[in-house]
Amino acid sequence: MALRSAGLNLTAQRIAILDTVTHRPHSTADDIYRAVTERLGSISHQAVYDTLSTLSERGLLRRIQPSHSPARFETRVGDNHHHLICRTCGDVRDVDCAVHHTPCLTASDDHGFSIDEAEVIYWGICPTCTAADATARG
Amino acid sequence: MALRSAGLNLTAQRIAILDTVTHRPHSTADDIYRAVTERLGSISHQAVYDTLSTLSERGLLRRIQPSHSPARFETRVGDNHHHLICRTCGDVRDVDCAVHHTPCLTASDDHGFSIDEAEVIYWGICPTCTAADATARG
DNA sequence: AAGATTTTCTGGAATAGTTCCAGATTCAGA
DNA sequence: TCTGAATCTGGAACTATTCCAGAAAATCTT
Repeated sequence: MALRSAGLNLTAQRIAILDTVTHRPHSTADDIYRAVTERLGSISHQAVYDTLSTLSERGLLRRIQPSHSPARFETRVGDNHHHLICRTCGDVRDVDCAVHHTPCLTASDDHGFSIDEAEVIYWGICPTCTAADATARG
Repeated sequence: MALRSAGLNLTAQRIAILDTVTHRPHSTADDIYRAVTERLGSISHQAVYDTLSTLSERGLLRRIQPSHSPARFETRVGDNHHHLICRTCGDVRDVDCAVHHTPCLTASDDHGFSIDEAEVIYWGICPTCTAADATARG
């Protein structure tokens, strides 16, 4: 199991958190807190935050931090995918790299930086919200 | 003047803020507050935040919100440039689009969204911090 | 099973950045 | 000069997150 190979002890909390994020990608810490509480009976906020940090550090989770949103987590790590977020409902979708093979890690001018990540977020309005808006306007 | 053509009254505060951001791109609200205070004698935090919001809404400023950083503002709007940020010192540089002509607005799969912005941030370590780190390690 | 270590717990305080309030005042433009 | 826009003061509120510190519990090792 992933936790084991990352050198982490197996605890009910870690398993539940990892599993929750696997089934509900792009969850916030609070989403996770609620899901795990339901599943285990209870968990502390600190345990959730601690675990999310640990799992992110060890590379089992990827943390994404969209503007005006709490951090979100996903288990799809190691590839170069990006995100598409609805400005209205906040829905997050995965998007594969537009130009393929980690192209986004290549800036046109790197200013001498050693770049380790390209964070790409597409912002727009999802079809559902577009439809709802059209309906509301009559 | 830009303020005028955006239909905004000319006030000393707005002029000073716009001017400050022009000369110091990627300023935070607090940077701006301090610079304008020095320039005008005083300004309120609220006026700074109000003005930054107004100018951003009217398209005179672009707001960027890097993770773990307060919002930053710049007057370079309307083009499709991105940002390169040093993880160590927080230095922000402009980067032209890697693939040219607003390519970044094109996701490989738009999921039916109407995309209006592609936010691209390259993360890395700047040459100065790399050098400093090498020196510190001896 | 015991011991050592890791993890989680409670619960409260603190933080940063920003927004909101509400009423008074000042200012720009017509 | 008038009107509405903009700004002011000053304090409270907010969200997401981190930090604290010691106690308790669970996990892994032997």
